[in-house]
Amino acid sequence: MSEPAATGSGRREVTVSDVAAAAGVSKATAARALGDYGAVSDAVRDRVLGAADRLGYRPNALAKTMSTGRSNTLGIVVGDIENPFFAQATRGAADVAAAAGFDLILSNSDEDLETEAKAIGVQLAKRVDGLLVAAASSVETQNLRTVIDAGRPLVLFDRTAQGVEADSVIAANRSGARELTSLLVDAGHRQIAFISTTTHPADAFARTDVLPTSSVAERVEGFLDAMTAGGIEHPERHVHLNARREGVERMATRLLTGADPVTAIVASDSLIALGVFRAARELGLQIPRDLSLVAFDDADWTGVATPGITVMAQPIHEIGAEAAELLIRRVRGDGRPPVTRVLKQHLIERESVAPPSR
Amino acid sequence: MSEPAATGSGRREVTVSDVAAAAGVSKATAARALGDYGAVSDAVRDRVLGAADRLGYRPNALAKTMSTGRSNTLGIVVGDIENPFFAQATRGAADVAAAAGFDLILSNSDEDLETEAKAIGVQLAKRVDGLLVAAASSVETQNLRTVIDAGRPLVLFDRTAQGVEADSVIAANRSGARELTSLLVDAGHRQIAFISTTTHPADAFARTDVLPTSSVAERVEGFLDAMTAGGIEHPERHVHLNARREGVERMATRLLTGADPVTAIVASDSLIALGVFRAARELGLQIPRDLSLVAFDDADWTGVATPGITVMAQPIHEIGAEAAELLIRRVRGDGRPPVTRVLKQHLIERESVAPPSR
DNA sequence: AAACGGGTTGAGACCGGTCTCAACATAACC
DNA sequence: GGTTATGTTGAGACCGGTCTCAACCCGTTT
Repeated sequence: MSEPAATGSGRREVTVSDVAAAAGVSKATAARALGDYGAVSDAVRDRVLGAADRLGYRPNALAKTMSTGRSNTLGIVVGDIENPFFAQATRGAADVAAAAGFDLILSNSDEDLETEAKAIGVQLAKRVDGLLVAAASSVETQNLRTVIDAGRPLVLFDRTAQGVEADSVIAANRSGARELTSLLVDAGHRQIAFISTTTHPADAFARTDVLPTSSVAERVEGFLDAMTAGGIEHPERHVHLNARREGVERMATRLLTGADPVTAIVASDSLIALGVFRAARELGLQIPRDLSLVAFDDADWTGVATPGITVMAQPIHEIGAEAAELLIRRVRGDGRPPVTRVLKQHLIERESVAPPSR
Repeated sequence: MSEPAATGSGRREVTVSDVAAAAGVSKATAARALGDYGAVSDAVRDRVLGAADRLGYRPNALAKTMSTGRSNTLGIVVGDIENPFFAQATRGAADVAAAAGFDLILSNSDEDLETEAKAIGVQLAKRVDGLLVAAASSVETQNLRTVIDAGRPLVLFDRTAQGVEADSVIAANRSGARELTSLLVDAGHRQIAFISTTTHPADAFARTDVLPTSSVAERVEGFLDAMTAGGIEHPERHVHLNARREGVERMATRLLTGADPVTAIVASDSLIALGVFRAARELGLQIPRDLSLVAFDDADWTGVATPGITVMAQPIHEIGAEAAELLIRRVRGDGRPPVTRVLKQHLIERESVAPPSR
């Protein structure tokens, strides 16, 4: 009497109706038993669940979303998942999401506004319940407005955005940069370069310029703070952007071999620091004797390189986790005004800072 | 006459019907214009598109999937997105997917069968068109069968699975391990440990044991090949598994300080190598004088650590990309028998190998 | 003038769930 | 015994798209 197990391939999916028919009940009742809602007698429930099992029923989450309007899915848009910073933040968010019963859809923006727009469009089309975004630009915020206009909760992480009514979770970048730079200034350096891959239309950086990435903008502020406090004039000229265009190693080489070479570098992230480190080695320069180097993010290599690199560690995992928590709260209906959470960074001193040799 | 732009929040989504009404055409016609299929006169199309724009229409991808049966979405299940290997493979897959118009849904399995089952269940419920999986186990394959039974194309990457009818993309791990180990044997080492975090029920490893992760199993084979070729007897006793349970650093410390300390270590991945590197430093051992170390994967740090670590680099990006390509081909209806693509690894010799000092 | 053909359009079923509402059975109460 | 409460079930609308099919318009052909 028992039927053969579901076999073959390519055949139609088993639906609630199929299960209902097999169990000899109505579709509504079968749905109640399968979806675990409403009232169903124990006998019927067993019968339905048995039939479902026998037929190999798998619920269709999309159909469910269609009728309930909730997908139990969050979207996350990062610059590049290959970047350890984003990988860690994503993991932090994924864990919180999973614990709360949410799935995660991931997209890369490549830090490009158009790609970001496409990614956000896809996420909205998939009716995510809310969106986590490391905004490609803190200034051009139309992509973010799209999310808000669509009525979807939005939480920004790592970067804020001007005039966008959304929660954000960021690190205390300005004070972090200040502290990091002070280390160099206090060691006696005057020729200190700040390097970032953030794009900037002008060749030179001016104090009033607005940078597209708020986290970098804040680090630049902190850098300038410390430089100014150290009595260094016109510190803006030591800010070097667009490092991706020129190539980090090339830029570092240029700064280290020019007419007025730098004796210390603040790297805006660990990938940049890696480029600088390689360039220095290539040039035969010894850290910290010939060059002092500090950076953001406690990447793997910074601890095992020789010498160890002094870094400002960020609570990356927490940034992602906290952002996901805020988002889930919004999804669940929290209507309080937007908040900005600022997480502390902490200094890990290693051996990459010394007084300048010239 | 012009209406106010779509405003407010929380209101119903704009649907095809709304657009149709605003444009004064039927739902069917509006859908044709919006979905760019079927025949629509230019005049009507303009009218519909104009109305859609005015109302802020955003298509509902779920509804589309419901009626077409296609989601244009691939699922990917990795061990842990924070692991650079998986991050890179994911990126490779994401790029290929995006280029072909597919989105990606990501899940972490934590290398755990139950978590993997849940992840795959979610992906299937979301009706992904196909699934990319780095199987948590190459032996217990019920989770993978679930995918096949559901009639969804499946492509495995990094690891194969016994008796599962699916394409796979892996690296030539056995020959890679052989080459890596030979370096040590040829340098004169006899006490060489192979370390992996792969789980294994027994305390000791026996040649006939089947390991849960095929990539590691193959590396062990290659290791044994080279050890045997080098005339080392009972090389199995040098295979150390379950490193996660004990802790990599702890295990390395134990192996380096025991009664019969090892003089060389083959690390099954870069994370393990990092643990070994740290343990060695902690013990005051110098690489390569006191310990020779080789590993899989050309992680960032292996190039900048002192000394540089000799590694077997894998084409990680390509593994992900190739897997996605195969999957998309399957999704599009390719019915050829399953293939296994084996990608070459290549050796990067640095300074972490020297003859044993004892 | 009738028949034919292509281009356009609309009505309505369908995908697979949820959910409202009414119908009915049975038990509890007065 | 009648009324009310409670539990269980089924019919059918609904979510927002796609798609089939029939109807219609208008120009051509015979």
